[in-house]
Amino acid sequence: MDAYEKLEKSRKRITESIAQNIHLYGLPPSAGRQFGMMFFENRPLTLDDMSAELGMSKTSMSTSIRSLSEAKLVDRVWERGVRKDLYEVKDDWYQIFVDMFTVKWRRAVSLHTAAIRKSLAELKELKNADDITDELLAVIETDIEKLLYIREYYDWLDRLIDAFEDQKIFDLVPRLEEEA
Amino acid sequence: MDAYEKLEKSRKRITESIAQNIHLYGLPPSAGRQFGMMFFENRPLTLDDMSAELGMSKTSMSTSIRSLSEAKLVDRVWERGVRKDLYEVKDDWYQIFVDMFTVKWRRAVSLHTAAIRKSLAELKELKNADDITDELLAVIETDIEKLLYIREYYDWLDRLIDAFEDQKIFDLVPRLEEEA
DNA sequence: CAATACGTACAGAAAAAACTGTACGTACAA
DNA sequence: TTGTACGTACAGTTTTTTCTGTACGTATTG
Repeated sequence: MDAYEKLEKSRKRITESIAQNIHLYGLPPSAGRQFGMMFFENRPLTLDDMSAELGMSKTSMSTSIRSLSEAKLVDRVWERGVRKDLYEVKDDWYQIFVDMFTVKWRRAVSLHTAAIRKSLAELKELKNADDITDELLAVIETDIEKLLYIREYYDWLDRLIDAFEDQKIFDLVPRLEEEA
Repeated sequence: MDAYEKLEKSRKRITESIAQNIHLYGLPPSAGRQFGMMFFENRPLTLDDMSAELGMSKTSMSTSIRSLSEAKLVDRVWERGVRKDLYEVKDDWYQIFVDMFTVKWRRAVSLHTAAIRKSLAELKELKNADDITDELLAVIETDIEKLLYIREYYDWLDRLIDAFEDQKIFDLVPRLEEEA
């Protein structure tokens, strides 16, 4: 194995590790390979570059680069005289984590909160209907309690997301590691 | 639509909302429905209960309840005289979030860190080999820099996980919401 | 001890997700 | 204006994941 192959092997290990864990960002392994490959390239790449490098169709590259963009793991960059779209990985991995966390959970909180609001309104109305047995009323009130609890939880989660978004998380857990 | 149907509709909305978002916990929608259904039941359920309630096979219930257990969303409980396994949802959603976060990310950090350690060792050895061109040496050193950076990032992530695990996150983002 | 009830391993079926090739719309170039 | 280069929508294919039914091992009951 020559030096170049050894370098490739070293890179491949990291890339595969990313590929196997990128599901935490809601992305498939191939997007992880794409990201990993781009991470080691020291220049912006076109879709054709990626296609050649990974041996996958340009269509796939287009689809997954969009996923990577939406998850804020890569940026589109411009170079004068180049017509093709160019992409490069973001270099601040701390911020990548924060953005991913924010994007994914904010969306979930928003959906859940809307569902809770609707159901809570329905239950409160139902509680005052006049064809309700005592037994059913008890169930309705239990459900309302449950929804109030999870609404409180989602409020906490929303504030947690705020703490990431406005960088307060770095007060609790500073970026700089202790010097040994 | 009678009162009972309205109640069901209200529950269904919440359950579906959970089902559509539980991929954030690495679980399929059906596990979310299972969790949602269990959340509204006010008693521990057997696999047969769940199977009947969701109209799915007992085998599926067995598989997904294990996933829910491993993700620490449900607990197995015991009742004297009952031979079947009984499960109920955990009632502390804050802790559920913290546990999920901890379990999933700790695993990822561990895998990444191991990969980085190996590749870094290889590259450092390669750097000292004597059949290396200057050009290749520069690439190797760039790669080493990159790996040192992401190692630092994973150290931060590990400390972030610690902050969740030992509840320090609740100092930064308190559980109690402000009274309006 | 035999009989029954239970959970789950495993193989195959069904469903969902990822990937590819073609075709098309848009923008820039000549 | 026509021609060319590019990204992506879309339909079909392949791969992966999820779900089911059967069969088996274990534990409890009679």
